[in-house]
Amino acid sequence: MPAGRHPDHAPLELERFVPYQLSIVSNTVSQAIADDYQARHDLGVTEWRVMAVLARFDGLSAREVAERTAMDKVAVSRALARLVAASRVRRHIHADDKRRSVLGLTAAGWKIHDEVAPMARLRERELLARLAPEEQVWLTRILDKLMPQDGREG
Amino acid sequence: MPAGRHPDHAPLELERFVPYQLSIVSNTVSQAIADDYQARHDLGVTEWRVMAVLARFDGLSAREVAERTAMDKVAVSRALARLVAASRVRRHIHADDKRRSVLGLTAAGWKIHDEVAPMARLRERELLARLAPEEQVWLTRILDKLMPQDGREG
DNA sequence: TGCAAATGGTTTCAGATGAAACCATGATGA
DNA sequence: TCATCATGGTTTCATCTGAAACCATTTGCA
Repeated sequence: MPAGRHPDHAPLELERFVPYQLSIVSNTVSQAIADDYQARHDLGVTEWRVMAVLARFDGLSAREVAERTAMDKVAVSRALARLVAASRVRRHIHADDKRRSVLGLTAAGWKIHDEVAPMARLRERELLARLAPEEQVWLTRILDKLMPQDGREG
Repeated sequence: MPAGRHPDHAPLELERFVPYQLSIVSNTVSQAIADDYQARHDLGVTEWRVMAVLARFDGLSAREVAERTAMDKVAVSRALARLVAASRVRRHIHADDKRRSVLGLTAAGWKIHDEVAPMARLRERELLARLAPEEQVWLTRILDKLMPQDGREG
């Protein structure tokens, strides 16, 4: 009988438990990427996600940023505060609705984006390079399926 | 004016970026599982991981638990403090090395384990049920490959 | 021996985080 | 017009977390 000392209790094998594996792999790779730009640009994960979204969609409101980053609005608010303070993001007030903000990257923000984005892509390639080509295709397909589709925001 | 695209800046598409997808999927599923046992047993993720490891390997030290759970020793120390306080884990001092602890589940710990483990497995099956059978096989294979190998064996 | 370095584990401090309360503005309806 | 509710966003509070400092014990070695 394999390594279990308590077969009657059917203990979980953590290292073969998919949610655990996902957590480990995710944390390892995210941390590796974050280490790069945190040191170089004093930029947190949440801040980078906000910047990445604003790079694609100029003029979003904070709420829309939250939707697209799967972060909650508190996290977005704080990330924006830091980004605006560092002049990486500009924030106007919406002309027709004074509650909404209108967000976008500044020149400084774009500069950082253009350094970080290729580096992030490189790390992604390094991760995928550990897989055979067909495995890479399957992983992409599988993650697309597992991603929460409609995404109720909070 | 259309919400701006910036092809010259090659912005990252977050929702197709593998590390981001991993993070979302991992957090979603981990949270779903944790919600179950947190409410029912007042048990945190870190505590559950410690219990799962002790269910398989009786008599580990805190350092060994940290290795096997991929948690740092501070987190393990705190999880153990709560588990011991709740009489879910017993802790002796190692006979030949008074620094080491010798850990194991109590009867109460086993009882909780035997309720939580099947539930966790059920959630894992629910996750995998969203995939075709061959995708399930590929995911398992892929995660095994992506898991950081630490050269130790158990 | 004796003393510095290493190790197991805990505590401290400082930053990150989420839930809920909060504030200002905007929409709704009598 | 006013009262009420909804919405965008920020602040507060309590918890969680990791890095580094810390304590006790063990190991290495002159």
